[in-house]
Amino acid sequence: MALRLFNTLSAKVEEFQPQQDHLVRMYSCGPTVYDYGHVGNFRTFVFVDILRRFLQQSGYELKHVMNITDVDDKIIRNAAKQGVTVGEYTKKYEQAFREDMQTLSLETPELIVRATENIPDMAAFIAGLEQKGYAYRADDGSYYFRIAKFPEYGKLSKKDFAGMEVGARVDVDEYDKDNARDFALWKAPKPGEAWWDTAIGAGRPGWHIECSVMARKFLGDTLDMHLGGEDLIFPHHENEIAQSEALTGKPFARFWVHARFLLVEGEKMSKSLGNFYTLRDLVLKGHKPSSIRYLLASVPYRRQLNFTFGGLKQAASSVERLRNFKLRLETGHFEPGSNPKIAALAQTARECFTATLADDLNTAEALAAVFDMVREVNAAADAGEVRKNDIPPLLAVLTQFDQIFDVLRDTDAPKIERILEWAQKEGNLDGVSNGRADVYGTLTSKVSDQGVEELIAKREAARRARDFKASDAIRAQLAEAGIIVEDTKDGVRWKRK
RNA sequence: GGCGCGGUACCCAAGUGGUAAGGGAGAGGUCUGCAAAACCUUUAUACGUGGGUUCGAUUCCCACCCGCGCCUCCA
Repeated sequence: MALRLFNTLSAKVEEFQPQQDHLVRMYSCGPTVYDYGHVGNFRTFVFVDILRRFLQQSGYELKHVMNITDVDDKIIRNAAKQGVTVGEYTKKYEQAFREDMQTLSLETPELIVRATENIPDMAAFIAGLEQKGYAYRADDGSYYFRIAKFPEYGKLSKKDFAGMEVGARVDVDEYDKDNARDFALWKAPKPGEAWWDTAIGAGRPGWHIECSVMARKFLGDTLDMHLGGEDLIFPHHENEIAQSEALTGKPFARFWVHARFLLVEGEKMSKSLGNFYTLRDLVLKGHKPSSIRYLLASVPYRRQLNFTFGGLKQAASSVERLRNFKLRLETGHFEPGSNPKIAALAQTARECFTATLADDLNTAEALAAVFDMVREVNAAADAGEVRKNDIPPLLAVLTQFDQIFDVLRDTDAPKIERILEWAQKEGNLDGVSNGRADVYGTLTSKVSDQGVEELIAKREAARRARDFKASDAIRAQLAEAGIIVEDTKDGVRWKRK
């Protein structure tokens, strides 16, 4: 089924087809590594991840490039404040970002590229623009893009700059720009700032040039899709289009897809409102990475997602329900044979799941398709209508689901542990809420699977002897270690909290 | 001010010109030694407010109210 996506450029939902058979060349704007990533950042990255995974599930091969912006005003300022070089400063946050990607089970793009490692290419790109008259050099050695020469400027963000008069609104400190809207391609060095010596002179790149240059270098003149958060539409992506199309004369990207901003507790996330959370903050408050990923993925990317702590708890319950269902299929006892009714349920779920995702990545409806199956199969299993041969197709649906959502495999514990270690090292445990105790409880238990099995065997013996006092004591002991014991009609099963 | 998006039950959140998915939570029940898990039943005379179009609107149009985004580097 063909994927339909909302293309910001056309402002319509369009059917996506790559230029070349089954290869998708995509570029997504990665982080500026000046601090730890926050939930808002990750809403966008989770969207990109879901899209990546669905494309792959649909049979496409990906060549996905993501940039790391490792030089900009904020980085230069913060590095200077700490008295370290830009490289030293960004290394730490790039590493942190990569760890955060793992925490959220985000797939690694085929290529991650750093701005600072492609400076000569940027200089050459700017020189090319200057040659064609799209760029000019200011007195101080900075380069600007001449917007007046690119009539299509504004086509992505739907802004009309036609009435803008050249020089009309130039600020006094921007005297060397021809037009106030002209944006910097290259910034001349300032005292104490990082700079590079290049063919077009000394300085550092402007914000937009890195993406135009690296996208072209690694993916070619025309991308299949270019992704990012909605705030990047203007000016970032608009400027990328101007730079790239001015130079190559070809469309820069066929699809522009943007994720909507989220709200936190119903309000815009901001430090002043006190609702600003990094991924690490949330984990330290006792929320599992799988809950966070689920919540971020469960609302379609073009909807304003209201990220709340209540929602996080709900997400945890939803994930738990799915994991329980999987456990039931894997550990339950079913009579031999097969039931066509169950096969039909699996088939319907499979088809709906794909169809809803293909419809502009409607993750909410895709989840509904899976939950419909869960409910109906659970009911059928209770009625003894599920047979052994029905299990593989049902598990196949869950596999298909998890290829996209990736929350069924329980990998939370080691991730939480890593963040706790980091927090202890950084002395960041102050202000961590009660959730911490739970997290610690789970992690410090460290009971081996074998140890659990032994205790459960002991408990079973006690239960058979109808010594419920003893068996309940063992269950409580396990619970303290973060192990949940469940007595099903098919026998005992256990899981880690 | 300009442009754009949204307001659906206790919470999160789909969707449709013909009378409302899914998840969570709550209540009652089944199962269980007890729990847990699971299942069943139940919880929106109605989709921000007021008009209009229509045989019929939550779904289309207009106005208003509220929230959100972009309009100089915030995903």
